[in-house]
Amino acid sequence: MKARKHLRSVGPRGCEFHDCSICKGLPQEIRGELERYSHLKIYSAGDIIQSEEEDADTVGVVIDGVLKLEKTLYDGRQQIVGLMLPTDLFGRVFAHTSNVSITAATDATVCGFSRSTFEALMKRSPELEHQVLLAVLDELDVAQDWMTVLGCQTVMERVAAFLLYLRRRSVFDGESSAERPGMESINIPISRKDMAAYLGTTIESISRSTQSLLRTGVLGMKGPQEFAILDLAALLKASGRDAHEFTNHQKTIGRA
Amino acid sequence: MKARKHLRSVGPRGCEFHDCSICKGLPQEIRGELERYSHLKIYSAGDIIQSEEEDADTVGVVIDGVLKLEKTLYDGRQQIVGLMLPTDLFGRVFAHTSNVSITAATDATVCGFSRSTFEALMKRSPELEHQVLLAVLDELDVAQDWMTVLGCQTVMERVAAFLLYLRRRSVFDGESSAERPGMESINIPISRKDMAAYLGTTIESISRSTQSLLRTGVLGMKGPQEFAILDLAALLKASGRDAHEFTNHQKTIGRA
DNA sequence: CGGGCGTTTGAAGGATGTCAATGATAGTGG
DNA sequence: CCACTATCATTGACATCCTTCAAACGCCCG
Repeated sequence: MKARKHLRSVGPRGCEFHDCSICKGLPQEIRGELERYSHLKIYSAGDIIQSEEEDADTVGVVIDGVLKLEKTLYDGRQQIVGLMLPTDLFGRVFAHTSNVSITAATDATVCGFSRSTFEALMKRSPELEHQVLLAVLDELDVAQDWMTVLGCQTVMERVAAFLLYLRRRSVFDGESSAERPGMESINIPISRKDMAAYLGTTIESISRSTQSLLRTGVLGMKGPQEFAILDLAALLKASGRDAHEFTNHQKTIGRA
Repeated sequence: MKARKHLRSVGPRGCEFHDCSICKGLPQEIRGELERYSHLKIYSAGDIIQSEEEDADTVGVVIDGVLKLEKTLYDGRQQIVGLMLPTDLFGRVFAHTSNVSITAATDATVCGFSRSTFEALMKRSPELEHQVLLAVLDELDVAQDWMTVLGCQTVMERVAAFLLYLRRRSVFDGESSAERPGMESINIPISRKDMAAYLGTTIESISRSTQSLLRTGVLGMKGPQEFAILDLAALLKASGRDAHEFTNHQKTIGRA
């Protein structure tokens, strides 16, 4: 796996994420404490950060790369119940078991805390707990949105919705791929297998959908992991959603 | 719709839920404030408590009955993304729009607050905000679990999982239907249509699944809304889940 | 008794999963 | 530098589950 385009340089003094995400707006004192207790960790694609059923003892913020939250049925079927992109908070506070595994879907850099330390900090700082609440609320919104995708949309619609979700996240997270209209591109940071597990379908069905979007001129292909959006309106229509659903929402945590 | 079995008598002085759910363990002072600002509301099945896209200005706790959280696609397809049972906290704090509609799935009694009042209370009481965080974390767990059901389980499995979910909730919420083994019964508090919307399928498919479970002696039928569990082990197996998944979990909010 | 609603049952068609084969790409070791 | 292999993406043929459409059934209530 090649080096990630947007990998930020990481200084020796620890991680510098404390200017973003949950730390925005916290009193300087707490930010300092967070910094003191944080551990910068670098994972390779496939690394297991936390396995299902195992004690959930890690909390963290994604700095770079993608983590997948996955549930596995006893017979091996797997469903990805969440993707953690840069700035997302992961880990299950206030519970010993989370029932989801956390795995690096790509090479990833995270700023981690031990859960007990983080919880102690939250206890001391209601402001921090507030930020965590906002983050969890955002995650819940995304989960409910995805339940709708899984529950009542076709595979084609799911693929389109997924691409638009990636687009929205990359735009707002500042990976601005805002080139001239018609040549906007979407980078798919995860494998087809993970995509299938997230979309509740198979790699074959995904392939058929994407190829259909290519044939109809909605998308262009720059590589298996990168598509060009040739016809955004058509992609929106293919997603079966209202257009503004993919443009309005912003994470509450970013503006609260 | 006939009167609900477990409808609690509601005194004229307001709602008495303040001994349960999010209020457990709060300082007396805050509980008093909650009581002061709460409004007891009684809804009939079908009443809309909050429509999609509308400003989310209500927060509350379900006292009795069932609320459904629903998302609607522009072409009319609907997905229920959550069922709120007694003790559940509903409403979207810290956001003006929630993008889900909240409807009474049955006749229901709730203890409601205006969102702004509730948020002000949370600001004054970190303990309250902590309880809300625990409630939202629970909701997220349920949502992620349901994503797995929708994403990679058959209709039969979904039906079985749903019945087991209802069973778990009614046991732990104290509606003890713990009669002698083999005659335990499950009350389905919502219509087949809502069940289909929650399970991401159709009423016809649900009917076929339930009828199949009846024919194979796993379930008995006491009425369209009430089944008897004749073979719990078989039902667990039909759900495609591990047995302990439906017996272990308890809401964190209950014990935190 | 009759109409309306919710549920069940049946038949047919479609979307998607499964299985298998081919093609593309990258990394490895000779 | 190049074959070799492993992995991933694509494509095709087929099977299956599920939805859709339609009709019958039961039940409550007027």
